[in-house]
Amino acid sequence: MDADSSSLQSRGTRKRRKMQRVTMMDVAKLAQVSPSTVSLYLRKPAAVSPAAGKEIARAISTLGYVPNLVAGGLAAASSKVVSIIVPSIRNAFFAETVSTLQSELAAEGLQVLLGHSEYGEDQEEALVRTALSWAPAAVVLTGLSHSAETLKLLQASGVPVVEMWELGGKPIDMAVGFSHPHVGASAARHLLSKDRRTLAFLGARMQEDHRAEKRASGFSETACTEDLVACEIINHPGAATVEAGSLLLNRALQQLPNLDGIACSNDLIALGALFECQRRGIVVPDGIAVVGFGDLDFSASCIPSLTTIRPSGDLIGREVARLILNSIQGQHPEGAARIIDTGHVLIERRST
Amino acid sequence: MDADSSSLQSRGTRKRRKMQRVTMMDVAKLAQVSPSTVSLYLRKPAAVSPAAGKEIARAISTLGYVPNLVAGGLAAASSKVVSIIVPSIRNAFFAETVSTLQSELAAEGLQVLLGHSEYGEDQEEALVRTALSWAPAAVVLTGLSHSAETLKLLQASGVPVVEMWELGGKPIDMAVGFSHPHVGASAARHLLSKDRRTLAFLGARMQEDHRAEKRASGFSETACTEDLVACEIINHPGAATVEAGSLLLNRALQQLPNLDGIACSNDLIALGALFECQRRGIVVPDGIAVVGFGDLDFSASCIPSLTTIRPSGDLIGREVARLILNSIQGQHPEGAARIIDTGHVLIERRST
DNA sequence: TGACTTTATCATAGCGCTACGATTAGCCAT
DNA sequence: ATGGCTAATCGTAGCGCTATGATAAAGTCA
Repeated sequence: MDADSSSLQSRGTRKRRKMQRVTMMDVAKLAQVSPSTVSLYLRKPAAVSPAAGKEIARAISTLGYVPNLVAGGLAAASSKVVSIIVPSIRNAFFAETVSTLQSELAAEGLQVLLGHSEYGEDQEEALVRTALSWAPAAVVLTGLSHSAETLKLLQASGVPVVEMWELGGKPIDMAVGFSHPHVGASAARHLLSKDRRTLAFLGARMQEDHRAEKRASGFSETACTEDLVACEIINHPGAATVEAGSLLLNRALQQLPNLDGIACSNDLIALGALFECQRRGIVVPDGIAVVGFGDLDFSASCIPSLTTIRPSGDLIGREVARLILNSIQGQHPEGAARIIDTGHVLIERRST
Repeated sequence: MDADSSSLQSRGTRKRRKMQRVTMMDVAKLAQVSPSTVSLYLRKPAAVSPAAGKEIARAISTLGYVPNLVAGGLAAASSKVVSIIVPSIRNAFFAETVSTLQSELAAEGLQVLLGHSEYGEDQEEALVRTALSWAPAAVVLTGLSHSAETLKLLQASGVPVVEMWELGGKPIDMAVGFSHPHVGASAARHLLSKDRRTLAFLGARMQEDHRAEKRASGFSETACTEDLVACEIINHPGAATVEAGSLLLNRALQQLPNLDGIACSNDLIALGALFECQRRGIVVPDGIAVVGFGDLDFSASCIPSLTTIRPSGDLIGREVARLILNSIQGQHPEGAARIIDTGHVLIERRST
């Protein structure tokens, strides 16, 4: 029999590898209070006496205690994590929203668990599944189209859900965004007001990006007035890049040699179109007027400066954060308050 | 006394709100095996008999069981989470790396916990602190400069750490990146080889962005050859944007009217400079040659196409993922294998 | 003064899972 | 048969914390 190795333990029962992490217990011992008081202090400092609080704070700092949120999450049956799922984080739109959201949530002690679905519903479903494994405080999704299974999972979980960047359908729980058809309509109206009658909508990846596709259909519906000469929707199967913009403009000109106005589903595409016009010697806006979408970094500074529609990814991020924070604090919004329209603004510049 | 409310409980002892979540126990019961077998099946399916495995799989799907990673993380003393801290996710460089990293890690069942420090060491420290609260499988930081406390925290935690996007100092644990002074040097050599002798380096936010600052100093050191006429480093305190590029070029021309070559700390700045040249009627590269950094989306398509240095955020992401995966599988790299130089490539286009 | 609040603190039962060691079944060599 | 192996399965003690109700101490009021 093992003579001394088990002397500390009453019997030779198996023992787990004891982490040598500083625990709340250690803090409690040093501060001469019970663990519950430490826990209470950490969650609502006002509820413990100033004397005890000071003692605990000292103990925490001398021991370098870092609370274990995993244990806390398990005990509280909900973790301080918000899971955000976007199609792509490389996309400047979503990068902006995620960035804002992260800042706002971090200020309230919430972490962001990030996933990107690459515009695939199956991928999204897998991400939602793992997200729920973390018992998150909330889940943020992009858009209103999700697989049936995703809906089921989320509904069953009872976790607050915010769908962002799209409005116009029935959200699972809450939604923050704007109407994409309306964006397309605004672009069309603007071009029509500039007396353009041979129009094209240049989009990328519209087989997967339903929101871009909705902007396109909103565009063509509104463009169809009596004296319209032509209106084409042209799609690039790959990602929305500057290069795609050049290609798309070329294709548009093949189909419509008299093209005089284009709307793009993304400012990157618009920039590519602008470059292609420059290469071909087409003057913007005299020859072709260009409307973009996104109001990205460069849109105000390019030549000519780009007329574009700003969706305000920033504002969306802030509103999503607000809804989440309210939900967590037990003030889950009801009825119409669960849907927030952040609208869009057309910013007229030199390209139209 | 409460007559019937406690009838189900043996005595009036306090009871916790029982989550009605489907647990591993439920699966075990339905599959007629013990919980340990279910756990084993989930972690290494090969270790249980095919018959039992099939039974368990069926139970999981009929119950819609979703494992609770929080509980798992607590029991295993390490969660399936990798914490990534970047200065800014709006920055296309980091967006690319994070995106790749997320994909690679997700493939191995790891989640990404994201934070951004806004180039602040204190913010970074706070993020590291929360990150460690999750007992992450690994922590990824940007750059090699961190607060003393951050270092202490990380060292004490024993968690694998990867520092990315910079090389040239002593990493905490592992590092993937490249030398920023070398990037600056490459740009300088390239401009010198094009017979440019009045040079400027245009950078943004260099008081905080140490890596940009290192590119600048690498540039000016290498540029200082005998027949150099002048070399200025010009900084814009705000973010690296296209507009900043225009402003910076103007300031450069004020200081050096005969300017004939510029290197920019970011392609966005280079694009702004390009636009400003166009506005002023300066022909690129005849009047001024322009070198960028980043090889962003638009760099190949703008007019003229931009000579730039590609750091490959993609490759960095992949290598970081590889190091992390190895570490987790117990093959923590040793010695030189802990530092990976992803290098940089100068891509010559029409702007030089 | 004693009954009743209020406030501060405490003791402890889980949260759902993994890891450890124990146990059992199945198989072969003696 | 018996013993010695492996392979498959099981039982259960924690992981570190929070929530719950209990308890003790300090006020409050009739």
